[in-house]
Amino acid sequence: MEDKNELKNYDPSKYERPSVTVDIVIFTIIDNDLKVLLIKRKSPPYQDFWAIPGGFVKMDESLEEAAFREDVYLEQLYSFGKPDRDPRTRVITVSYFALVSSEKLELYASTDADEVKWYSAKDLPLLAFDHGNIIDYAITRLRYKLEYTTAGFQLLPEEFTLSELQRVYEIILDKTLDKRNFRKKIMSLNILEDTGKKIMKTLHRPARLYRFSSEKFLKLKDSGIIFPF
Amino acid sequence: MEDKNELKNYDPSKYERPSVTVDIVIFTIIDNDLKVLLIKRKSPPYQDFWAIPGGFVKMDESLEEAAFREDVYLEQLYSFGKPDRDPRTRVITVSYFALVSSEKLELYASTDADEVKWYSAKDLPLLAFDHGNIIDYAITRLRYKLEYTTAGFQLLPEEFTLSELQRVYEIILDKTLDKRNFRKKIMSLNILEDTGKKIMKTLHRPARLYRFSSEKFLKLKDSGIIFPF
DNA sequence: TCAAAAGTGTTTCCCCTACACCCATGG
DNA sequence: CCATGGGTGTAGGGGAAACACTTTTGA
Repeated sequence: MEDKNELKNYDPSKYERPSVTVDIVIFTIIDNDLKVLLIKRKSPPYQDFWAIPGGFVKMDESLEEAAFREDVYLEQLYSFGKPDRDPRTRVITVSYFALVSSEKLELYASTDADEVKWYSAKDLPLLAFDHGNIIDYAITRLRYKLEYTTAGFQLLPEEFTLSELQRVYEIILDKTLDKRNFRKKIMSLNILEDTGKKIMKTLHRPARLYRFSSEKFLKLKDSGIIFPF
Repeated sequence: MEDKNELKNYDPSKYERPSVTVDIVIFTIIDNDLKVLLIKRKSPPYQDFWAIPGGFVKMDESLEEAAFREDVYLEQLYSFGKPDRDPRTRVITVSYFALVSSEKLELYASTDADEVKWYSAKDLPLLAFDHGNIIDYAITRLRYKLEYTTAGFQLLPEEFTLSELQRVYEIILDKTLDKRNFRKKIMSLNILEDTGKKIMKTLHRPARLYRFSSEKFLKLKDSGIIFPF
C-alpha cells in the first residue's frame, strides 16, 4: 500500500515514459489452413526477422481505427511489458487478435510482396521480440473462443454454407467434427439466417447459403468486448 | 496495411509518448460482502473522488513486484486507452484484479485511515476516470473465473471449512448454492487437502478444516496466467 | 434436550456424443 | 446412372440439478 500511495504522487513529466505499441495477430483461412499475417522487419532490432504487424501508439491516435477501417473481428489479447522484451528501450505492447474473412484477403496481400506474407500457424518462422509467444497465446484464445462464442463466422464471406463453417471449426480446432452434431449445435444457437439461396453449379446436391443474423450478432458485440483505443 | 508499414518506421524518440499506469481492482470479503479497495484522490484531476489503487509505470520497474510482495492472486484484466480517459494527457492503463484473503486484510487497512476504504462492490461511490467501468468489468470476470477455476480459495485464510468456501461462491455469484452439489463438485476437483483439524467451540457440530492442495495449485498457476511486467 | 450448522446419496433431466443412410445435382 | 458432398434423427451415457434427513457439538 505504501508503494501505491507513493506512486499516486508520481509526476509523469519528471520521468521517462515507456513506449507503447499495439501489435495484432491477424488470422485468416487460406487453402484449408489457418494463416497468420507476418511482416519482415527492415531495420534493427531483429532485422530480417518476421514480426506481427503493429506500431507505436501516438498521443491522439487510435491504432485500431487506423489499421482496421474494415469491419473485422478484433479482440484484445493481452498486454506484455517485461522490461527487457525490446532491446532498445522499455516497450509495452497491447496485443490484439483479428479475424479476417477470406473474401477480404486482397486488402492484405496488396503490399510490397516480399515484405508481407501469410504463414501457416503450424509452420511459423523465427519471430522478432516475443511475437512467437503472442501468436501462441492468440491461437489458444482463438480455439477457446470458438468453443463458446460465434467468432468463427468472421473468417467466412457474408454468405456461407454449413459445411464451410464446419471446415473453419475443424481447421482451427485441428480435429474433425461430426456433421450432424455440428449442425444441431449451430442451429440451436439461433444466429443463422437462411438466405433462401443455394450454391448451384456444384458436382453434387446444392448447399443452402446462410448469413449471420445481425440482431444476434450485435448482442454478441455488446457482451463485454470493449474497444479501448 | 499501408498504415502499419508506416508505423513500423516510426521513431519513438521523435514523438511524445503516452503515460502508462497499472491500476488494480483489489477484492476481498468482509462481513459476508464482496469489497473493493478504494483510495481517495488528494489532487486533481478528480480530486476527492475515489479511485482504485495504481500508479505510473517507470522504465525499469515491475509494478506487480512493488505493489504485491504478498502472495496474492493477480490477473490481468484489460488495457484501456481511449485518448480522453485522463484529462491531463494520454494515459493508457493496464488493469489487473487481485484477490486478497480476509486474513491478510490488516496489510491494506493500515494506511492513513480516511484515505483508504473497502467499499461494497454493490454500493460504490462516484469514481475517478473510467474506474467504474474497470470495476464492473473486474466483477464480471471474477464471476466468470469462479465458474471454471478455483480462484475462490484466494479469498480465504489458509485453512477453511467447506461452508466458508461455499459462502465465498454465494457472495460473489450473488445466489444460493445447493450444499450437497457444491461439495460434490469441489471434492471432485481434488484440490483440497483435509488438515485433520476441526473448528471446535462452535454452537453446533464442528466443521472439518481443509487447505489448498499445493501441488494442484501450482498446476493452476502454470495454466496460462502470465505476469508481463 | 434444544438450537444450529455439518455432513451425506439418490433420482431425474438434459445435453453431448456416437452413429448410417437417403437426396439433389452436374457430368 | 454415377459420383459427390448435402442433409437428416435417434438412442445411450455422463454430468449437473433437485431434493431431506441425520449427526455433532455447546449451552
